[in-house]
Amino acid sequence: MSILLKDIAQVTGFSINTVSRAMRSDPKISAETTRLIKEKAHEMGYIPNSVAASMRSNHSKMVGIISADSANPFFSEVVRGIEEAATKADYHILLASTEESVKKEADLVKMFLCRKVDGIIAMPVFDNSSAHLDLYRNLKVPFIFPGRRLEGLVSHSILHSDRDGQRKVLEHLLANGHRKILYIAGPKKVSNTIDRLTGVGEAYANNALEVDPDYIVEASGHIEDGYYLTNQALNRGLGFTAVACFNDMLAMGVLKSLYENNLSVPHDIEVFGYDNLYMSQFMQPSLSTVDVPKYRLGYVAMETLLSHIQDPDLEYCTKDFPTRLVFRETSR
Amino acid sequence: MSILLKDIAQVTGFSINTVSRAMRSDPKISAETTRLIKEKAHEMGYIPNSVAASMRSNHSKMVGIISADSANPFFSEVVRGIEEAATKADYHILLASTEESVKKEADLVKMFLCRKVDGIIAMPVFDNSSAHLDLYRNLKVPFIFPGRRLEGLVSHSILHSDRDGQRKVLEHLLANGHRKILYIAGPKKVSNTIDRLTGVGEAYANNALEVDPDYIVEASGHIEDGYYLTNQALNRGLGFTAVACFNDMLAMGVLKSLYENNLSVPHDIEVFGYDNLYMSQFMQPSLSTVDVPKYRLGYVAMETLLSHIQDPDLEYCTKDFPTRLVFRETSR
DNA sequence: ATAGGTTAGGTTAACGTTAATCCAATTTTT
DNA sequence: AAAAATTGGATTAACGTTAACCTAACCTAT
Repeated sequence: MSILLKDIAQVTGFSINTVSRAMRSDPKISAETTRLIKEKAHEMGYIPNSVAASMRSNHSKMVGIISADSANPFFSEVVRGIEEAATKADYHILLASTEESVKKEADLVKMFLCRKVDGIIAMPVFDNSSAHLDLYRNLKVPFIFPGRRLEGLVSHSILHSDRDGQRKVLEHLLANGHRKILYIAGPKKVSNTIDRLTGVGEAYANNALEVDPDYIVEASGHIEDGYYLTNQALNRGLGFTAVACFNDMLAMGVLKSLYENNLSVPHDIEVFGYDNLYMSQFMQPSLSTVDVPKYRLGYVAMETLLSHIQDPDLEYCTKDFPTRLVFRETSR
Repeated sequence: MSILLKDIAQVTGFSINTVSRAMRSDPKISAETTRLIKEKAHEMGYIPNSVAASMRSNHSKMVGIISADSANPFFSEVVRGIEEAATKADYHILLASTEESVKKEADLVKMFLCRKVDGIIAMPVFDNSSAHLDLYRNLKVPFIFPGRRLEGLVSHSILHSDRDGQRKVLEHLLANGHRKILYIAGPKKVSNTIDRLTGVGEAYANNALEVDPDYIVEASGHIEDGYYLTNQALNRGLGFTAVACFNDMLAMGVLKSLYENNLSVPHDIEVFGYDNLYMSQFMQPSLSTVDVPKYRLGYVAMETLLSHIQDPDLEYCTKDFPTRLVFRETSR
């Protein structure tokens, strides 16, 4: 029914193999022949069958992407970077989100393997069970973790100094005299939560202070959590004078709650997010936050992955991007 | 190197074909044999090769998704619906965004065809050139357009009464006495822009009023446009008392600009978005908007697509979901 | 002039799975 | 009890492409 290499071979008089090579611009085929074949192929409306190609050649030019949370624009930005680097190298992307479910993550890895991807880029759930780690340890294709890490596989990560970034936020707040700082942490099943929490601890320690567990609350990382947890903290009468959040989405919810409770930001309460989403500058008031090079993270992740696909013996080596505090209207 | 059906056949003593069928739970194979084979397969760490399966069976259990704008959570919601319906039917998704580029859209369709997807769900750019329409007209796999339409192919669309929704917004504003309403339209290359603009016209006509082109401005649909275009309108001294936007992201930018210009919402100026993004209720002030059943749109799109994959002779038939005005703090 | 290399292409055999056929044994129907 | 249907499985070929190997003609260096 549809046009095959065979048909082009018949029409042009070349062998099916020559046609195949011409279509792939193999230098073994003369420029003139290649031009002629490609022209005819186009004319006949040939659509290459990548499935058959993958089957024979044992590579698919596809990379599986395991994103974490489709509701957070953070990941869209990372994926944009991944996609751009992929397109540039003539690779394509198989994209899906785990919504932070370990099971879904495992299913996705398996699915990608079935589909014969050439590599995997994942933002994995921070689950250090051996079952989960084995999922990656046993992987026969290259893999990279942008923005996240997994115990024992850090060399596969491209990070962004989470600990540092969060420490700087808390140090700023402590330097501004705050002593009652509400910290809305992310879910424990995300490595960034752990690392940022460590940063929080460091900041207190550097100021010879102790962390008061009452002021650390855990969230799933979605916008509504910021809202409800702030309301809750207010109702508990915590009396905080600053809020630092695990991410910008949470901070957006926090701002909403504070406004509704007639608290002025940053006058009564300073607020910090984390991620520097594009939209954060348009929040009301515009959000102070920690910049994370999202797009670059994705771009470099894909570049790195591609280099490992090209040379399977290449050593893995953790990369770490610096963070930067962004001061806007929610801080003083 | 890796385990194949052949290996399982050897170990269990069954033919390779029997193993293949057992793995697919073919009823021709006895329950006991199936159980035995599957158990052995699992034990041996068998990973099915979907590429080989697709090649032979001529279907991939994969559907290509062409999303439009990765920066807008609207599409993430639609895709979530698509994905959930797909997972339920044991289908997988190949996802990519056009960022509203016709060329990228065409490339994606071709890529999906090469990869032998069983169907395509696209949010196409509204380009009515015959080249673009032919892209779909010549398609040999089923395709559905959720939330958008293309000239001559409306039967493939699952819509949400754009015209109606936008008319209701403008009628509400006109009923509230507004006569100078700034309308921030979307890009012309999106069918929703056209349809919502029609709705705007209808509302004015129903009130025996004329549309003043000075009050209609065009945007790309991103958050910053709302901000800059509002500033610009203010600087032009337009003197509007309400703003209706093509989408919620624009409205977010609008709110920011109005706040910075010391205009009180909704007291001085009423604002309406469109889409009812999840985050819109957390904007400051919370955004009045038009609800669009995003998740459902995606879910139904996939269900519909699957029914067309199952029965290629099934007639296409436009679906249309009703819209609903959502009144929050930016309206009176 | 001849060995060796290069150029441009042809031949053949996979890649791992599933569809199409076929078959023997058992069960059911008449 | 014979015919027909069903069950459970085996055999064989094919899906469309690319890799590996081969070859004939021409070129180059010694």
